[in-house]
Amino acid sequence: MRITTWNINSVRLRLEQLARVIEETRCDVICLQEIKAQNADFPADEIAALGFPHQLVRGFKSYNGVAILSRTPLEEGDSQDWCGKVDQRHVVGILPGGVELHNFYVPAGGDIPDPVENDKFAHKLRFITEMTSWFANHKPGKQILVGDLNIAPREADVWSHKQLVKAVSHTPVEVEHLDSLMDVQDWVDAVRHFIPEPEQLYSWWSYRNRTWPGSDRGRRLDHIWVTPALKSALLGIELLRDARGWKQPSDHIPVTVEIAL
DNA sequence: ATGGTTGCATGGCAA
Repeated sequence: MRITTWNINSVRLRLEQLARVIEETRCDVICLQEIKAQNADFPADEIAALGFPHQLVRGFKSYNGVAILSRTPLEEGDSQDWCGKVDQRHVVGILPGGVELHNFYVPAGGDIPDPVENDKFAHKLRFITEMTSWFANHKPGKQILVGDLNIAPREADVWSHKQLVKAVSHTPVEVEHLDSLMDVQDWVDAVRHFIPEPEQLYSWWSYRNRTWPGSDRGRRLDHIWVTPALKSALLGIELLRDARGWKQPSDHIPVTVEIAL
């Protein structure tokens, strides 16, 4: 099975690019973040026509919103609200064999990396802490966690560790929070399992840098993790880097895992 | 140090 995660940054605006992602990744399941549409406005029929009639959609007006799209039937799992907000940042699908697929859109956290000065940064840290507590009490065995986690944890996950160490997405306090979340289930970073450091890897390039791909100032914000019970099932990983250079691109690229389920 | 772009929705806000 091939599972793709992609922050699409508006599903309505990028249906053509979604079709191309499906074609080029040859995925069976695709997890989207930032669909930026309410359920009533979600292009369900168009996506069904692309071969993905089975859809778990948690939409939201203007912002956020996540979805899991599948070629084959899947049930919704225990999708959660976080930090007391109904802002649609999590959806769970149950794959064949009872494997839980968690799709997350973690808050970006604003510009100032200080939880006292910046409520958005406090929300981001609290969100990761709540995830950690929740997964500490939820260990069914075979789980996959994907999504835009909005944190690039390792030095080789950013274009310049030195220049970004005080930038939201790469600060030590965010990395500590993410490491605690990883430790609670001994999650395996599937991307780094196949492409270890020190190879530089990115999944996001800001729209504000128009020189892509020349300067290559990227960050690896999009992740695929599996629990130890699935580590031996991992078959491969692909980052569709070319997608950042398409016409009217998302600022994120799709990341795909192939796994024997 | 600053400003740079995009999407939603139509004024700023969020990223």
